[in-house]
Amino acid sequence: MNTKTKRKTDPALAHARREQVLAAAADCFKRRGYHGAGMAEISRTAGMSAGHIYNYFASKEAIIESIIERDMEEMFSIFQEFEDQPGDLVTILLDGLDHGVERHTDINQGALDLEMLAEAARNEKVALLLRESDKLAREKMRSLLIGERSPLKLASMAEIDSRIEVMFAVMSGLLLRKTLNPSINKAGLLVALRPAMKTLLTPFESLEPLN
Amino acid sequence: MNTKTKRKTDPALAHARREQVLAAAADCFKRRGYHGAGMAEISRTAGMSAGHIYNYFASKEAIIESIIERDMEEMFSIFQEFEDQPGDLVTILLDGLDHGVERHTDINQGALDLEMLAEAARNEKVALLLRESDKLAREKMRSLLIGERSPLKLASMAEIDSRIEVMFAVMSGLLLRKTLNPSINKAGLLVALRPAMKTLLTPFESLEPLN
Amino acid sequence: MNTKTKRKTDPALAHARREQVLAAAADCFKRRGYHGAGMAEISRTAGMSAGHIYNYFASKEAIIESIIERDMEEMFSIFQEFEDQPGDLVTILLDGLDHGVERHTDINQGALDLEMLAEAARNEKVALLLRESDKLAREKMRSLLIGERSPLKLASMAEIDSRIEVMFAVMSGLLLRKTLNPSINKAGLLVALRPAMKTLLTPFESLEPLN
Amino acid sequence: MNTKTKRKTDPALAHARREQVLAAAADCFKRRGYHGAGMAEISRTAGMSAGHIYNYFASKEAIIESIIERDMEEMFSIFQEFEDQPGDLVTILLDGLDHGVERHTDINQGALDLEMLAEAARNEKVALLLRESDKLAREKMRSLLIGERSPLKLASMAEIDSRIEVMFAVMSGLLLRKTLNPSINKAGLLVALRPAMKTLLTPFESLEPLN
DNA sequence: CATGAATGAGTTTTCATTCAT
DNA sequence: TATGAATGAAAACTCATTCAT
Repeated sequence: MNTKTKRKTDPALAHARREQVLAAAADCFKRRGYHGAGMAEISRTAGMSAGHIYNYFASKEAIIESIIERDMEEMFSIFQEFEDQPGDLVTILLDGLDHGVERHTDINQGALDLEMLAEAARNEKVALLLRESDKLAREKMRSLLIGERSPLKLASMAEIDSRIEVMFAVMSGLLLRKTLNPSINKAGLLVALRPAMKTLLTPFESLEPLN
Repeated sequence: MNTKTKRKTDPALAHARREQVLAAAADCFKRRGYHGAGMAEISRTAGMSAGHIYNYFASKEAIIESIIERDMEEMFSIFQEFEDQPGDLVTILLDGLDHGVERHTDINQGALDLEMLAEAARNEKVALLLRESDKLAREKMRSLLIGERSPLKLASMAEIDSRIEVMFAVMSGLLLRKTLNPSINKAGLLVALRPAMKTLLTPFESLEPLN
Repeated sequence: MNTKTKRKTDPALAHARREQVLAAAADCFKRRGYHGAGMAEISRTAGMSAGHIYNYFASKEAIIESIIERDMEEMFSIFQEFEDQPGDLVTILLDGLDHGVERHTDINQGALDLEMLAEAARNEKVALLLRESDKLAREKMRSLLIGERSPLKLASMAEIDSRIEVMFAVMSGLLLRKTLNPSINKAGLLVALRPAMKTLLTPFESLEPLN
Repeated sequence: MNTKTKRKTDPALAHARREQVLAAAADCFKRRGYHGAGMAEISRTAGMSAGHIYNYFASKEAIIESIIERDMEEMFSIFQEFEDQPGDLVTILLDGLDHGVERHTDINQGALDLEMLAEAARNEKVALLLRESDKLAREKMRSLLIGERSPLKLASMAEIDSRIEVMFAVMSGLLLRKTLNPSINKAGLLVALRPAMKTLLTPFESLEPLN
């Protein structure tokens, strides 16, 4: 009746298994770190033998690379939402802060991001993937900030890029904050975060006649 | 009788040896990461045998813990300078940004900090030390911001803490920025960083009647 | 009723499948060695799944054993040709050298033979098969050399056996020569090989009054 | 009193340990083959931990390479003896046969040689070493056979090389004979081996007017 | 008959740590 | 104090073999 199932390699099963492994690995990396988590633990978490994982991933390295790629796609869809949303750009971005803070102060996700960043220092492939991802994110952001509806559309490109760097620094810095001060909370953060971001999204001149 | 001072344990020599190991280990951790750097490489860099290191440190873990403690002391002296400096607090802090950016975009130091943070996720002792260090830093900063010469002396404690969190987020976020975008430079960053920090160091109301 | 012959086990198909596997395995063993060739590669080469091979062979070991048995049969037919051929025995055998050299300097076949011999050192079953094969070959040769048309028919059995050992040593030694000196060629070899073989096929006395 | 012993790395100890490992590995390779022998077994045989072996050899491969190099040196000294010995060359070489047969029918050495040859088929480094060794052996032999005291000094180089190939084939073929027919003995072999070698060491013409 | 997903024991290799000297 | 030889418990990865379908 249904699709001629199960003859020859089933790509759906293979895909499901890959996801199973990625989820398990992400989980283990968060808890134990990339080097701390052994293939044995990952396979136990994924509910399959260690040997079998190698039918889906060439190496442990390939697993973390896949995780990064999955994260890149997630980030893309977030920027796409900003682009698609109608209305005042500053408002949209400031409203997006809630979600951004949520994402960046999630202790699990943060631990994983940190692992990937630390790994980048000694694994060139990981570094390249992360930098590529970051580059695309900056470009997305730039295209938003120089767009017609942006209050910064007249600013120089150098200034735009500087603003982006600082905005990205704040957001990614939140990852570390949650590790260094586990008691912070979203609401508290936003009190100062929103004004700071607003500053970064509007022209400076009026505020800084001296600088 | 004579100055044959080196009989039995010489505390000065012991201290020098410890420093030698710490410097070597920091160097190796920066280049190879905590797990990537082996005791063999550290001992080679320190110019002493691997076995001998264990006369000064109980374990590899103890070494990174000592490095963290050393970094804490360094951070302390920086805050002390802010406290001791006369004049307008905002100006002092904004002027300090140059040095802060330098410190946080140094790719070597950044790599080491990242290693320590990632290690914190799986090593409770490291986490505790880092959190202790961060707590002290926040307290130092808080005492600056509620002091007599601060424009924020009337703000609520919750607001002060929120500002501190965000300021710390930006600065520590710079560590990640250098990894993700190796081409950023200090001068470029300051264009947007100074206004953002200024916002975080002065009362919000006047700037944000709408929010 | 009709010729729907393929219900249940078809011995012809089974035999074809076995041959398919043996050919593929021989090919892989030549290229990668017995341990270097995995069941995965063999199954790919044979055009059937790895699991299915186990319907025809109990183990990887059983495969190499079958290959040896097949080689034994091939060797038999060669000796049979010598026996069946009319004319002077020495001439027949010396003329057979061309084919023998061809066979023993074929780099592929040589690699496979070497694999089997090396495997014999650690696998008793393989050793037994090879020795059995060799024993039969020596017997065949002996029956040729003591036959009516042989110039050695009057020699002692010990001498006959010694001659056979040395002749076999030369021929099997060629396997190694091709590995150790890939640039040798058939024509060059025969210059010295034919006289040596002739010595081994004719009475010694006249040549060696001293020994 | 004695040599300033034991300060810093002791090269004598290191050398002894290397020999220990080489002996143990050779032993294991003979019994189990290169792939059959694990580092665990080798280390047990050598009386040291598996990990420690890696202080002396970079890999299991490096061990077999060292064994080959040691064998090369042994072969050299044998040829050197031939060169240094005074008297009739043919007699010297034929007298050397006893020792050669001993060496090539030693079941242990034979197993090891076979392993190395089989490994050469899949390990380029091993193949290169063995070929280099063989090349040097052929050159040594050639220089003997074209020397003043050789009955072959007038033969063409092609013929000399052909004779060498066949002589080497016989001798190396003996390695296989012992594996295929464990009951052969030195004395029996020599009955036919000496005449065959004599043929290969003296001019052909007088013996073979027909060929 | 035929598949290939799945296993798990086995492999080589690394490395923090100990200890006799 | 100082060495580096030595250990052994991991680690990542491979592969012959099994079995549900």
